[in-house]
Amino acid sequence: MPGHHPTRSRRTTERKGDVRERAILDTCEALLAQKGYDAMTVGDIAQGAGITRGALYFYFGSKQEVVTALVARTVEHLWERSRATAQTDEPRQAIAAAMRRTVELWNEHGLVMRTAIDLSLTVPEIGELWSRTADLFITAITAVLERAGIPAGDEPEQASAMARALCWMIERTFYHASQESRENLRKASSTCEHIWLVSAGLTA
Amino acid sequence: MPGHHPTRSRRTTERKGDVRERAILDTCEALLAQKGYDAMTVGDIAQGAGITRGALYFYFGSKQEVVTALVARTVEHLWERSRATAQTDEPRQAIAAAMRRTVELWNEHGLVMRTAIDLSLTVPEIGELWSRTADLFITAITAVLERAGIPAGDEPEQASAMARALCWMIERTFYHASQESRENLRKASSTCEHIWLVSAGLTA
DNA sequence: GATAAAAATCGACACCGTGTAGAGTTGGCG
DNA sequence: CGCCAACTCTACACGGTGTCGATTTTTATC
Repeated sequence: MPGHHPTRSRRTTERKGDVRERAILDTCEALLAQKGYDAMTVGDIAQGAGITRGALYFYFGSKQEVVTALVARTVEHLWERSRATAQTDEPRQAIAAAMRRTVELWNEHGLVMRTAIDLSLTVPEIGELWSRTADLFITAITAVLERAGIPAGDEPEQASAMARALCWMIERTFYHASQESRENLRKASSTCEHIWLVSAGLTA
Repeated sequence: MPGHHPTRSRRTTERKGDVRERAILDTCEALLAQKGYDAMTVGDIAQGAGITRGALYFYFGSKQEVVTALVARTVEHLWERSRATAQTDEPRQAIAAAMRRTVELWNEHGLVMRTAIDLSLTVPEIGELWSRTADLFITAITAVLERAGIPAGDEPEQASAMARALCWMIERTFYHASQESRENLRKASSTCEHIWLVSAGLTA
């Protein structure tokens, strides 16, 4: 496995391989949308990227590695976006902003996010990636809950545990809604927002 | 594909095939626990059931059909249990009872339920089965919410939509917790119950 | 308990997808 | 020019799936 180890620092000119790698990932994403993970073969990806199977295996060690890289690329984007979001002190605003951002995320990357969730069990690498992403969300939700007056702590009725449950609610609800339509996604978002507000004691 | 069509009505003596079929399903469940869906081969199942691959294909047309049958068997059990549960009028009691039952379900059948969820996307048959099961839960939750005073309807802050979100919250939370420990399952259940209560406006 | 139909079993085979090996090509740089 | 690394390809071995036809066992019926 030569091609790996993305020592892609300190290089101005883009290697041919970098282009190929991106093409592979893009094709993989497209095929994922068309046929789904199982039906998509390595040959399909290679063909879509304009190379042979053999060449693909120069870049990635396996089909799983390809999709792991795709998930990593997307998840990285999520993290950036998360960091870049302005933090509000007022819980109501914070919740509204978070839900707005989440809708955007799922609109843009719903497919890859769903794939990541589906493969979390099978591919440990992806599971790790996704669990880290979830933790980010859970931490953020916890902070909002605490600011709204929910006691901190891990016990069932305290902020951390509630945040975890709310995170899974949002994940699953968006997972399903994003398969249907943008309109459903919007509605689902409203519902989640409402439950989050109520859970934070901001019912008025 | 001769062996199918379970015209198993009106028959006293149990066919040999019925025993085999059960053995196959049992083995499948055991292997699912040991190695997971992907790693489990048709050969493994056959061997575990004491027959050859060829014989197994007499009973089931594919690996997917085997696990679909397993899911169907389990889900049927869930439905029975659902029907058998006494209905309470008092929302608080109803919620507590429902969560207690859900913990039992996941303790007993967590593995197959997780498998069903994982394969819902890939295997349409299983997706259908699980979606019907979820609908059962959603309907039940909706009823409780309405009895607690939440307005009926499909809009984001009305009972039906909230029930759907709460169902996904419970599903996902239990999905994760049931992989860890019974203790976690219990705690997760408490958290979900609390959020359900608050969402129903039963916060006092 | 003989018999014929149905049920069940088996071994061999064809197919397809994965991943590996090794040989060959290209391009930049001393 | 000649080297080295990046890149690409064809060919192959392996393993799992699902199919087929021949064969044996079970079951129902007389």
